[in-house]
Amino acid sequence: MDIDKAISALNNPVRRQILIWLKDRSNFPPALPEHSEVSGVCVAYIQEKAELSQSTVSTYMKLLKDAGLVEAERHGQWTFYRRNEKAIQQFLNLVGQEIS
Amino acid sequence: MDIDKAISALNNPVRRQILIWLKDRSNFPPALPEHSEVSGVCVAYIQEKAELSQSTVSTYMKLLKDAGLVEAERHGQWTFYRRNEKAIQQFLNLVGQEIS
DNA sequence: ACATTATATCGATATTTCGCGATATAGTGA
DNA sequence: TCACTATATCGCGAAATATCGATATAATGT
Repeated sequence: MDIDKAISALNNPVRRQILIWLKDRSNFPPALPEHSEVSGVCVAYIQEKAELSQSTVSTYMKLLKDAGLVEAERHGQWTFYRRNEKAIQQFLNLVGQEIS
Repeated sequence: MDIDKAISALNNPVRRQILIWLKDRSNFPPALPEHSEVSGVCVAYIQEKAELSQSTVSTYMKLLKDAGLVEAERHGQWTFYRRNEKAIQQFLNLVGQEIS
């Protein structure tokens, strides 16, 4: 866990909002039947909520992934992103230890 | 508490380090006798530890203060900065609520 | 009033980040 | 192979941030 990367990734309100949205799958349109067993949300759905360009959202998700805060799973053409709850907790613990 | 300002202020390793140093007054040279009753550390001492220019450190402290994470108290020519423990806790709670 | 000290602010330049459109990559299916 | 879809990456200009030296402000002491 690189605390610098994580804080940078969180230093943007839309990226934080994406993390919040990802807490609840029902914030997004229903998954296609063939993806019903996959956990996570595809980039296009996140883009639709964020109202930013595809390239920007893809870059955002890479930042969050490189910070460890989300995990990515590729299924065919789709990449599904989901929260990495352990890493998120670890981050909060680290920041708390550091600055408390 | 503006969470955006606070995260921005913390999005820099030296500013975080300053917050850590401020936990313990003994990280800095002893206070002058006439300041023995004042809590907080003057800019010059912080600058010495941070090894950055006076203007940079002054700007850093303003960022931390505007984020609410530290408090400033002017005594004569000196400005003494100290951690705002309540605000720091509030920040951690807010971030935790938001992203947990 | 003047010199000195501590801090804050200004102005400049350098670096980083933002967000986009265009393009590349990769998978799907006719 | 060819079109189509989903995502990733590239290259750009704009905006924000970093850091400095110079200067302004304010307090102190002679």
